Amino acid sequence: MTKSRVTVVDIARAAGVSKSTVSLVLQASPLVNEQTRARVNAAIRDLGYVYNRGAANLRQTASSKIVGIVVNDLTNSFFAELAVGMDMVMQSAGFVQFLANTGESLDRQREVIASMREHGISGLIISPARGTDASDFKPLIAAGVPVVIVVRNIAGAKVSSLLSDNYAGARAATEHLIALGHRRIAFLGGFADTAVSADRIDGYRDALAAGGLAADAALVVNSAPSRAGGVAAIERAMLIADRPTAALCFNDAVAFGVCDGLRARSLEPGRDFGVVGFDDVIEAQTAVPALTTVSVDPQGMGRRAAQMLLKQINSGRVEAEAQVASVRLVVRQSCGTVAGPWGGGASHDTIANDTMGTDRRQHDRP
Amino acid sequence: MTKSRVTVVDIARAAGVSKSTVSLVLQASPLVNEQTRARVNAAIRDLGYVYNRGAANLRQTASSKIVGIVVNDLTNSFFAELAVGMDMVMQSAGFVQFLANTGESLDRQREVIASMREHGISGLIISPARGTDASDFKPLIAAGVPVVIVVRNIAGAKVSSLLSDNYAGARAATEHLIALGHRRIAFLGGFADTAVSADRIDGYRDALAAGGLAADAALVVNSAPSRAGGVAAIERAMLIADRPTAALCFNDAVAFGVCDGLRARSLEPGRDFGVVGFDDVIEAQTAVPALTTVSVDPQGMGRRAAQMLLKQINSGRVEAEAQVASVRLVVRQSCGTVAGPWGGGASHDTIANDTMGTDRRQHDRP
DNA sequence: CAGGATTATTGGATCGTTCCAAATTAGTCA
DNA sequence: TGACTAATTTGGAACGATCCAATAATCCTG
Repeated sequence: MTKSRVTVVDIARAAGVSKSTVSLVLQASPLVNEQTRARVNAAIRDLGYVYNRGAANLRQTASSKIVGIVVNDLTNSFFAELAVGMDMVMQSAGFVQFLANTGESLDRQREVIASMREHGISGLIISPARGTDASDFKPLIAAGVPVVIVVRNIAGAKVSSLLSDNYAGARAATEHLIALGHRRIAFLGGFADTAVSADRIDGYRDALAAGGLAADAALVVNSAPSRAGGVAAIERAMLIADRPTAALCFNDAVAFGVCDGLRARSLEPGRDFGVVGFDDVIEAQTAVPALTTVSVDPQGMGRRAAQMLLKQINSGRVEAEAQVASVRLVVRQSCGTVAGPWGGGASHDTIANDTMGTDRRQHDRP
Repeated sequence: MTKSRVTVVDIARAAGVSKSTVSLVLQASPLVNEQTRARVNAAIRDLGYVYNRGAANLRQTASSKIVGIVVNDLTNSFFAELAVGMDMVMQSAGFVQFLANTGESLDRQREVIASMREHGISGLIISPARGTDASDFKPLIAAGVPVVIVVRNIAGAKVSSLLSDNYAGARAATEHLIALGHRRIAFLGGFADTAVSADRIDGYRDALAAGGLAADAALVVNSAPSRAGGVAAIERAMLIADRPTAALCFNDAVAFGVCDGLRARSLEPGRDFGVVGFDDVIEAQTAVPALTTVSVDPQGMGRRAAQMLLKQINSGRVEAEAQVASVRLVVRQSCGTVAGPWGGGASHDTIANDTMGTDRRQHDRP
């Protein structure tokens, strides 16, 4: 039971130097003599000293080595992987991260951001909850705290952002389904009022138009962006008179739900119905049938967002920068085929795994 | 661009009081006059003051309102949900959490714990990486930082722990499979050198013995505790001469992988082969077939671990307490049936959903 | 060996908050 | 009014590390 903590002064006393010298050793300054350094380090070990960053951060020149990360739903693999990607680069950079889950609650989001600020974060990465307003970031900006918005765009926010190319991905996926011969293609899941959903639906609609197919509003079915939402969405979609034969899903979670719902109706995804996801979550590769999906590489996106933030923190300048991560369609076994003018007609998809990109609009990263 | 941050002194000046009074207002002390309080609060709002916890924490009486959470694999839904559960109660308690992923690396674990200590965490919840030694917690204990170990036990560690009743869960699941008429039951996935795995295998073996079945070492197949590992495990299991007709899987991720692997061989899980998982991850309910599994309620476990930690932090006493969370078998559609002396013989499981528990050894929580 | 240049070391003062003892003001009662 | 509470308010001295300016020790070099 050590009562009071060990401080630089204790170390100084033990090593027979001044606290200033100890401080220099702590910062690995080249100014200090090797023998002195050794003596100090020995004392540090012996006394079990732990550096107190809180004290160091008091001097306003210092940066806290803490960043905040705010996501809406950590139980969604997409965000979990995003967080893991960020964790990787943050850890290697010697930063430690506050992570908070908002569950789409604006109140929680406000609270955690306030709390993080009190703890002196030197940067924030956030996937904003639905309904977040650009003005919510004003105080952060005013305080000079760099912010990177990921995944969901907030119009008018004067901060950096890293979004995936939702339009291109949805368009490529839809074009792929059309090329396979599908004519009735649904868009399942997601909420229409989010920018992400809007972009994906735009891509989907434009692909239909380009393929000479009419857009049927009934084929766009909203639902929660979760597995359960997918089950619900496919159920409603199958009630339509002229049933779809394939669907582009809002995300992989929805796609898995759609597969579940299809099986519940004794339809085999990939054979009887084409299913394409969005995100390329880890399970997409191993699921049966392996999910054709638009690969967003959440972990890579997390890493990239972290790098963007670190760059701003280190440069000391808060310059908003908008990056769009390109996506690629990964063709696996779930897309289905329809016999027809173009269609191959084989009952199982034979296109090689993990082929082929589409799109490389900007900022391509190998 | 506010250059220097706003401090209590600025507030004091603006409100025409002393910094001490401002401090009292910040702590909602009843000592201060209502009008003064209002004036101070107005100044706080006007100047956009943010409380600096780092400074407050300097005084050694204060507690930092920060806890550390260390998990091995956030991409595993089990841990993601665990973290979400912890996040819930920590957020409500006004705490903010460092979250770090170790990916089973002992080095990373050491690093992040050290880093968290430097930032002054007032408690730590950890699901230790494989190979963690009890002595790794010595410094924390010496410093009086409460620690709660979750999920995986570390023999000899003098800290609190919250484990699930792996033995009872595995035993109940195995007994259920036996009752359905299965005679060749495999145990798939997980590494034999972990305590969790060992406990579950013990429960499995004892259930077999109690059911008069011989334990066949070949039926226990190790693999990574992941979806991919499950695919690999079932593949190896199907090579055994006298094939199993059902399997208890190390966790749900493995169970899903097993389902994938079965489908790849054109076997339908639940009908042609019984699959039981462990954890009861969210997807277990919605998957098709819905997964029969031992419900550990990861989110609930996270909440409970957080409560244990908070209790210790608030009481100021670091008293190790070992809790075992009871588990219950949730029977869904994946367990399969075998025609036989007991077996019902129906090709689809007909037992009601989400029934019934087994076991209530201790600390039962409704 | 004086004087200058290096190389090492070191007292404070400082960061933003809390807390204690002491001071100020207001209120009560004889 | 003066003494005596009770209610408010307030200077400083911490807390633990950093950093600047200044000092001390060492090494050259003519």
